Amino acid sequence: MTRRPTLKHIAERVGVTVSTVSLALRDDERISTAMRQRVRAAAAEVGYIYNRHAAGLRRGDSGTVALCLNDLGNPFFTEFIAAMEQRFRAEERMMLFCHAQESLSVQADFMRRMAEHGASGLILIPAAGTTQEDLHGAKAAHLRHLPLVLLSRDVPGAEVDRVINDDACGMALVIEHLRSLGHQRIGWLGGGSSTSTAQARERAFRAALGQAGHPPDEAHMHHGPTTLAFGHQGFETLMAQPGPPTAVVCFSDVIAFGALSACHGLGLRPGVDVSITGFDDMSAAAYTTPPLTSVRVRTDLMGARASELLLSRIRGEKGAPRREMMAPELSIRETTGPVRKKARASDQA
Amino acid sequence: MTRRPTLKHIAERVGVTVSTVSLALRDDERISTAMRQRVRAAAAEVGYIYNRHAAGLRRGDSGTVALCLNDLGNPFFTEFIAAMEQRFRAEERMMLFCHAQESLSVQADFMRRMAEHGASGLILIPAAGTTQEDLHGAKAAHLRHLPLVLLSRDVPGAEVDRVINDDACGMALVIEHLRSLGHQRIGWLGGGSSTSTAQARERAFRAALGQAGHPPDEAHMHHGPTTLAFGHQGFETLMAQPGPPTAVVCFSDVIAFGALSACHGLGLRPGVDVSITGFDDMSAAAYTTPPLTSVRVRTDLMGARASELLLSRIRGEKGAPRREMMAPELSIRETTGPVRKKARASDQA
DNA sequence: AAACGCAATTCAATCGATTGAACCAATGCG
DNA sequence: CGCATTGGTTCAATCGATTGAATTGCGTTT
Repeated sequence: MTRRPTLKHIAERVGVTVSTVSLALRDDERISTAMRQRVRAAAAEVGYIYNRHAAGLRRGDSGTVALCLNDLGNPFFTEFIAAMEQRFRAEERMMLFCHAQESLSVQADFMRRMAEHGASGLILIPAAGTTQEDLHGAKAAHLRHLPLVLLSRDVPGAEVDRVINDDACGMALVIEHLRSLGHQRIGWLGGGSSTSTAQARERAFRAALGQAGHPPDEAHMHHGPTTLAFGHQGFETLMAQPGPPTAVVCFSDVIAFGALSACHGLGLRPGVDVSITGFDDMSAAAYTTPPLTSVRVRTDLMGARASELLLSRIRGEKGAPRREMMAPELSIRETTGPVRKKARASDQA
Repeated sequence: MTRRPTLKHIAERVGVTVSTVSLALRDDERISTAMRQRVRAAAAEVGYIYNRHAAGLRRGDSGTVALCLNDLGNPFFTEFIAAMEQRFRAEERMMLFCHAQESLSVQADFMRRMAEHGASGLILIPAAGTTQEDLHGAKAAHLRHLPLVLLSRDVPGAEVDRVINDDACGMALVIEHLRSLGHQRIGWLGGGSSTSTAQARERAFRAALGQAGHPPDEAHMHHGPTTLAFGHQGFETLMAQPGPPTAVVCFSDVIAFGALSACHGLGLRPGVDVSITGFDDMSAAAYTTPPLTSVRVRTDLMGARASELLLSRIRGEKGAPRREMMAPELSIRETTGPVRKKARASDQA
């Protein structure tokens, strides 16, 4: 455990200068092949460890790309990662994550740190409550030097590139589907107002119902965190209302999973006695009992697009911030079905 | 977008030297309070960004801690993160992740990179197939300078600290439970041999069955990847056997979720017609239909312990590598029940 | 008034890799 | 043989922050 070896150690061993060693290790064609091999061998012998601080200081860029997200426990968000990683790996860039857990201060710390580090760019799924001040304000001066792309969630008024899902469109598909099945008393479950996603989906929900002439009953609107527990408890609460909804639209799949479990607990058959819809269509949605009708959000395409956008900015591309909306599709499975006029729960056995 | 400001810019603005600025920004008590404020103000004015490369070069340590894991899509692994993050945050250390996706080369790249970066320590959930060579071999010389703790999965023969679940114990609990319900034909689903976890659980499964005098029928052992899709398809395969098992032990919860969905698809009632068990007891296990009997792995305790262990090594604690086993518990829910002697599937409706 | 103590600030070396320019030798060409 | 070329290596400055030692200024003590 001596001090870690440096170029100098290699240089002494080989009998050349550090310049030669530096160039050799990076396969600069100015150095003869024979020398490159000798240097490599010596480097291996002494157990050389490249010092990124030194290199980064001299060169300025660390070549890494950062991703900040907020809910690693929700597989929906981790779905974004795969597509992006692949793309960045192809560019020899390492991707580093931060799990901010919806904490603005953790998020801010991370962004600052990445700037201090000379990261090449940053993809941000902003924490709930992120404002444009957080991105452009005086305390965010470091972001002026750091290409930034928002993913999945929007920050109103922010002047940055962003790739988001067209939630209004997705929600319209859901409502259209439910109405075609005859549903009129439609409940809402989940989503506070803290993320752009929650706001957009709820706004679209209200709009679509209003347009159809059956604005939602406020007693059937139940807000809460994106957790299985809330989905479960929230569904029970909704169904305990007098004149309960015949269909429940969940803000996200995670909530729908919780709702589904509660539904079975109440002895109701999803898709028969009550319809339930999710949103995100994460892979688990196809494996619930019964499989969940949900809105397919193209995390793969969105991740890929965000990567491209960031890379183009890193390459120095100028121009006004882009706002890309991805169109979702409806995955109709078995938790939705025609309205039943009859009573529930007690009509079997 | 000019060149980013440095201490020198601040120094010139305030009319002092960079030394003063450096000390002032770090609240060194050698600098007067008045000066500290002037420096801070100037730093804010010019939009100063701390240069970690420069600082790291001089100081040697970057203060970060790295975590490498392999399946972000499986919420089980993300459960480890919360406990650890909290602990490191308390020590003012930032934690950086890598998603290696079971790729040994990505994992190796990351570890090397973190070493090059002067990370203080590394927690590794080793990729399937990681050998002690990967940790101690010649190509891993950089790891000699980097405190390392293995989490969740073991690497046989490796001389490092590790915190793992007592899978043998957990599996024994499962078998004991199933046998007490009268099951004898017990099937196995999932887990190749590529991780220590898979090996340990399967070995314990075989041992426990053997001890009870009913060694497993090899036709009821079905191996495959830890995905919902495999769990689904694999369960169907198992049940299609002549004389199918009355209980299916799944390598992990994710597989059990898939199995559960297939089970319903076949018209079988989990916990009544067939028993199904998971392993990990991630939070979603309580919300399946019906709720899943599983082995509770204490990811919270394990994460916390791994953090402590790593921090103590970072502090310079010497001593032989520790091997800590965490005891699991059995969460009995509703997917397990007494054996049914009668036929299945067709005895309702 | 000289000497001393103390606080505040500055000096100057340092961390290790990078890179354009300079240098040197051997070869090619006229 | 002299001069230019080119391939291979070295020179030396540089990136920006850190820090132990040295210095400065100023009030206090004797």
